[in-house]
Amino acid sequence: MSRWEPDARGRMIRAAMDLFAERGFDHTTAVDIAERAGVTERTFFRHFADKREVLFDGSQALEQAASTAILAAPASSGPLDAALAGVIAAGGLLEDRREHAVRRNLLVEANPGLRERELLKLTALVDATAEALRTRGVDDLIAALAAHSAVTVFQLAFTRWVSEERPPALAACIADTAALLRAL
Amino acid sequence: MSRWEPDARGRMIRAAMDLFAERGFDHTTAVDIAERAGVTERTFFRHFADKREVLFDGSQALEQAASTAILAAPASSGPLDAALAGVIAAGGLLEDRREHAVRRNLLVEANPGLRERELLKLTALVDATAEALRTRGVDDLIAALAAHSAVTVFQLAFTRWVSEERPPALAACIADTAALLRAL
DNA sequence: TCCAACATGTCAGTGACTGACATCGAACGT
DNA sequence: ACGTTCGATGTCAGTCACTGACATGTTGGA
Repeated sequence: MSRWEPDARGRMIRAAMDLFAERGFDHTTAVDIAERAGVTERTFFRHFADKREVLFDGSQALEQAASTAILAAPASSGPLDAALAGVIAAGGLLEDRREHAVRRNLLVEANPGLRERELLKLTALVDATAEALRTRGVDDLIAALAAHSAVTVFQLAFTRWVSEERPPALAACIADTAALLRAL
Repeated sequence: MSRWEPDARGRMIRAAMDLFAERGFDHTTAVDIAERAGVTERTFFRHFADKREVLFDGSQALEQAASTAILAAPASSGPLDAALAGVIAAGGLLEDRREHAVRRNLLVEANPGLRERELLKLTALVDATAEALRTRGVDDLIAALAAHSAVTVFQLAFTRWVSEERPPALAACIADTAALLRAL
């Protein structure tokens, strides 16, 4: 318990996922996670605001990817197209890690508290998307509507992507779902 | 402390809203709420699953209203129209209690945890809406998309309704927002 | 070599929430 | 009137998430 192990954070995340899978989220204490990761409970809470956060480490990156993609979208794109480009870019970060996404999704779906936290993260993605649209000069309300729509598409496409046995690429799922939305 | 006071639940809700307004959610303990309501902490947690729930008592009624309205919508209505009829009906429950809605909204917006819980309630509204649409024979994915869209409209319209000084009726706000959505 | 920043450990404390058990008043049948 | 049963509540002890304050050890320069 002394040298600076370089990946304490990563170890905690893995320890948490393993323990949640073994005993379930509720029957895993923060101390359990910390111990398996070789750190103290206090250290755990220095890295993660609360026990749930350990499962949502990459969410910030999704927002970042969406934001930059939206700002980089051609000026000719309308709000919805730009927003969709954003969530497609976000999806790109998951594209080659489906196994991990599936496992993680099982854990989240199994616990109401984790689902609640996931909604918060999706809302953060909505906010980042809307903010990027506004930067492009889109009206506030339109930006909010487009952002919500795009993230909804992302959400439904993601659910299909992790549920089917041999699904198409996430980007394709998003495109399919987006097409349905436009037909509403 | 003995007779069966008929409205212990209502007293706790009011006590909680008052205390949250006075000291803020974080600086109000469950014991504080219980004491002001004249009950025990244990009784508080028998009525509400957790401290946050005390602010979301009517949410079930919204889902119920939306569901019945959707099932009662004319058969000629498309999925989106039916879903919108649902959230308009849900909004009808709030129409004549704007003051209360505004106060409550201030409390919720002031606390991340409460916002998180609100997202869960909105998702419950989405689920109820989608379920009602499916009962009408709407395809699963279409139902989900329409439900998400309608609740998004509800959400944005509600925000405007509680933010403006002398806003139109909530139903009108919803109609306005819905028009913008269709124009996307 | 000394210092400063940083990641961590230690410890004590608050408060949310739960399970088990006791009580008490009201409704009900006799 | 009386005993019973049931539902709402009180009591108590306990677990666990999370926090603040302080001490320690390690690292990378000035």
